[in-house]
Amino acid sequence: MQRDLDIRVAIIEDDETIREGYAFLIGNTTGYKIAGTYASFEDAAKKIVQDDPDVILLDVELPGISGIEALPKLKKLLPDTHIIILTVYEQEMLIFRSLGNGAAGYLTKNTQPEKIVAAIKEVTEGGGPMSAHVARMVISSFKRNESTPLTRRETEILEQIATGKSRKRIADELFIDLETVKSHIKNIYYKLDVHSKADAIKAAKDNKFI
Amino acid sequence: MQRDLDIRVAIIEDDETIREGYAFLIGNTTGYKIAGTYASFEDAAKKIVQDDPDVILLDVELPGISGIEALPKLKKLLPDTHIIILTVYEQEMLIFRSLGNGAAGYLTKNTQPEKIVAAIKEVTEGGGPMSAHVARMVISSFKRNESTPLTRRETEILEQIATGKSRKRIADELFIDLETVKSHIKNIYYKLDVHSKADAIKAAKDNKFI
DNA sequence: ATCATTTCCCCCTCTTTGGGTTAGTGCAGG
DNA sequence: CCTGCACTAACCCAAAGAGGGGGAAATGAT
Repeated sequence: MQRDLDIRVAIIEDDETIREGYAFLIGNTTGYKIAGTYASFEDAAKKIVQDDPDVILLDVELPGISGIEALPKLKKLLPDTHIIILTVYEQEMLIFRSLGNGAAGYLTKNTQPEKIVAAIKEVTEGGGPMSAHVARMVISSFKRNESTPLTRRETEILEQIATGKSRKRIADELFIDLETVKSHIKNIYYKLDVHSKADAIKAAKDNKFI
Repeated sequence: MQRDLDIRVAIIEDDETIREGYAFLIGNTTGYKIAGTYASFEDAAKKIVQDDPDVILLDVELPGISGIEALPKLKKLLPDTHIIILTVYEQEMLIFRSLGNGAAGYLTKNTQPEKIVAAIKEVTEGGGPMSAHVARMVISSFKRNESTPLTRRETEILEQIATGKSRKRIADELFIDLETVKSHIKNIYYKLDVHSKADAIKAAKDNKFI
């Protein structure tokens, strides 16, 4: 058996039963090897660099430094290691913050064992494993609201405003007069029932018009 | 066999060989039924409402109206139908536009047949199937650049600026003086080597500082 | 032919922006 | 201990922009 080619997996999880359960599962699968298991980030910080894992399974609700806070620190210690979040929570905020902080995947703990093992392989091959429901939430975050009250031009102009451009600059880039841009903005404000740039951007983003 | 409980699948794909291949594959899988196959959106538009599919497999590069343009139109015709994009392309722009236009999943054509069948089931259960590489790109789009030249406060203020708020309003909300906000902005502009709000926002977004 | 959209024009006030420069405080690393 | 860095705040200035009031013509789809 080529132990050198095994995928080295580390687990950071405070619940001993779960931690040992995953370790047993992964350690007994051909092609995988447990590089280390830790009950907290503080615990992991001391040894994880020497243990040199290829993939880390990270719980978000850790005692002390949380998994999300630990993410950028782990990435700094091990820049080439892929980190998969493994948690019971499916909250949008948690998911997006995790992915924003450098997670390569996001699985819920009810994921079947064989899928977890597959996910570990997937990240090493450049994939981004996600539980079905998580994937749907991530996709939904891209979705525009198809029933916008704004016309195409209005939407276009509001998008430009959201990039911080001045009305004059928008006018120049769209090859229309400044007065036209002002007219559109007046209509946008009226439709969204707002009276400022910031409120219009917020209203539009909340409703996914832009 | 309970034909009524089968998942009804429609395929919109101009290449006849591929279209019939998928139709054969899906039609011969227990629990699935082909509701209709079409060579173009124009073709589909006439009959797809009567055919009433639960899931549509949609090719992006169709003759005439492209798959991406077809997406919102299909959603309008069949609001409760899940649409999975099936294409050879893995371009970021194509992926994000597809998801933004209402796709529930994005698979590449080299996906194994059994995974395509599984993806069809997944969308009906609220999932968001994606090919591994696509998922990674989607996740990467959330990722912040950890090596930002900006300090925490500067990043925070730049984020506020990106929402369209005025300096005065930012100052009030952060409980600091307007002059302090101005100082931070001057430092942000210097660090990013820009001389305007719009350029700062663009530079920061391009580099994923915000 | 009509309606929504897009375009353009005038008026007005007040706020905001960008730039230059200096400087106090507090905190962490060498 | 001392040097940087981050955060805070202050003063100066001219120019540009934002927001709101009114109206009106051209374009375009269906």
